[in-house]
Amino acid sequence: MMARKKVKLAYITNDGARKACFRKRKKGLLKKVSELSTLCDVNACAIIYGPYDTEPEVWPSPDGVQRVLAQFKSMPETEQSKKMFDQVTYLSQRIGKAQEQVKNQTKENREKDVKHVMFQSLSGKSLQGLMLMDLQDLTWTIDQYLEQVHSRMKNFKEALKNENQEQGATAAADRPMDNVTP
Amino acid sequence: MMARKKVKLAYITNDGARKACFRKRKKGLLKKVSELSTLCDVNACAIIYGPYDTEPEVWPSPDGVQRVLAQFKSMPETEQSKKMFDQVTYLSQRIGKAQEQVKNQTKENREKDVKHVMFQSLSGKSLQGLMLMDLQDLTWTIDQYLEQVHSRMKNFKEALKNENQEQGATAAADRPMDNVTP
DNA sequence: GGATCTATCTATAAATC
DNA sequence: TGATTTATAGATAGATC
Repeated sequence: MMARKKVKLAYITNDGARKACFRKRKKGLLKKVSELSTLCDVNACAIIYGPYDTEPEVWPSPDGVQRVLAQFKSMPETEQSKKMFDQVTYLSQRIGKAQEQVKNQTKENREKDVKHVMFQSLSGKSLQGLMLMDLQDLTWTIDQYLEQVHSRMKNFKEALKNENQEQGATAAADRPMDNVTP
Repeated sequence: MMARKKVKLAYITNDGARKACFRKRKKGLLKKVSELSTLCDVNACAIIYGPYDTEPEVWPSPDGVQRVLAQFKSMPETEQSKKMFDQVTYLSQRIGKAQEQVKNQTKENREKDVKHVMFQSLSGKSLQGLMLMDLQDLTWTIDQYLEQVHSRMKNFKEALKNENQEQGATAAADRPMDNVTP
């Protein structure tokens, strides 16, 4: 990362030189983040708070950072239900519980992670940071997942239908089922 | 930021190339952060949770993130349901809802995290945070979940088969299904 | 799909303004 | 000091294994 001379990677004792270096590299870093974001479609933003500036340097812009936040609020909603049957309530509750656990775990982990990061940064004299996040991927994954589920449901339904036809019964899938003990 | 050819700064559509690019640049970015920190005595840390890697890239220490992954993998299993029967459509809807919840929760968590980080940075003298959604973890969770669903379907199928064999075609008629209001 | 290898492009240390 | 210039170290796109 030098020119004219190969600089050894160590604290720059000269105040002026250090500050100059910081300015240049901060700029370079922000550029890199911006490039990564563009090239790989990673929704990112960065904040660099150095000991030399009075206010933090951000990318893409103060507003851009807000825009990142805004994106979170505008995510697609899923549709809704039609008919349902008794036994299923139990299952749905199960599912709900499982998801709840996942939810809580995720939240907890995230909180811990952030605290860790915060602690690290606050324990030093200065600090600098960068924040990246990706929404698109989450959305995509969920969509993929839903597709899979629907596909499986469909297959299952077909299979059931065939099965019942073979046995001469009215389609079980269309009919009631046994009670379930939760 | 190229070699061999001057790449235009735009989204890389080729999946492989984009991934490769991400890997390289992520590495470069982390190195830059590390250098800035050393040269200018800036207390910095970085976490990159990218959609392409199985584990997050961190600097300076991998401990923080590894802990998160460890926690994720030791997530509690949901209990096995016994017998259950369902109306396939209903189940699929419930799943959709559950997923929606997860989505919303995630969104909310993210929002909170980001706000927290932002607030800290804007109000304090120091602050720094970097955060990227980890797709792998979400995928893992979803896979676990899908497995459960699949297993339940299988059980249901088995149960139905037995039922039809034992009771014949008319059996289902005496076990009406209750409608349920979601 | 990742690791390695260049040829090139980019970032930047030092000089200069 | 900060901006500009310049020569060189470093990053990396594309190729290859």
